[in-house]
Amino acid sequence: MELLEYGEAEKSSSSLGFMELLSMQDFGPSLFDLLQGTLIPSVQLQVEPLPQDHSPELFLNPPTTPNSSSISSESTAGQNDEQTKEIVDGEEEEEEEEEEENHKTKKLLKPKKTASQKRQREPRFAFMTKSEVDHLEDGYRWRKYGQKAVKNSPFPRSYYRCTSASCNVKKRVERSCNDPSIVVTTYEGQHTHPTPVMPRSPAAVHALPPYSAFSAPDGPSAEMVLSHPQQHFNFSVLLNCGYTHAGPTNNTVSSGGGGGQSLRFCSDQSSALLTDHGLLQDVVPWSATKKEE
DNA sequence: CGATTTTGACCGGCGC
DNA sequence: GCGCCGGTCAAAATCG
Repeated sequence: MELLEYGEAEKSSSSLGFMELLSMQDFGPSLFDLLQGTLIPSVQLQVEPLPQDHSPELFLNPPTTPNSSSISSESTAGQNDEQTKEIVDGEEEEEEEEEEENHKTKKLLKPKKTASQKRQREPRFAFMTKSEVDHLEDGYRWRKYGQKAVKNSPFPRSYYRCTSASCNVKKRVERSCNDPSIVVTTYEGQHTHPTPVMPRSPAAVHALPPYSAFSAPDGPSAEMVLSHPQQHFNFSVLLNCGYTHAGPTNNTVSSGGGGGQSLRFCSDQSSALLTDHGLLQDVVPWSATKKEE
């Protein structure tokens, strides 16, 4: 269960991914133990309101050790907070159908997208992993729908979409230009379904996206900071969410004022937050079925 | 043969 | 208004 050693895990098998790590009841000690015990000496998970064009290296913390990796969370929802419109899961599905129609009609090219209906930004969660493979297995099935060269980076960025019918989770995978061994994976959206496929072998699980543990807080943006100073573990997440969660979840809200509300939590609160928000609901099965690592 | 990947074209947002 | 760039589409190619 190497959080960082995707590459290693890739070869050696027997690894738990983010999902599994995060699928634990919460960000309790176990996770931190895992992290500090065998994995990341220092994990930085941070999301900031970024300009649309943010290169991954912005988050990159050059590993201080071969095994270290950084986790970053990002979001660009802030760029269009006023468009936080009301795309919740249900509506997304409708929109999907609608889009399908558009697709069928070929290139009508989404006339439905008016200024007021600008594409809703899903909460995004990026993390960096050291891996030799670009596309890390995370338990879900993805279909690649695009690849683009990225400015300021010699490495292309790949775009994947969850193959599940009503699930429009996307992810982007790119390599850091600073450190080609680091893969930056950005998840966008939340899976609306349980993990479709259990890895046939432990080796199949290299990275289980942590984003699911940070489902949309109640607000355009949220920041979570989990820290265990005494363990030299610093885990911070900042989520920017372009939509409001279906459920009322403002028990931990503390508007951050300024450009976009930001929620900041400390480690103890974070687990509560995660729990309260049912953030791990979709990974529970993992937890339940979690085998030894 | 269905699912997935590749790849060039297209669109929209944004900065100048 | 124009060009750049990120993101997406969809036909063709490839794979299992």
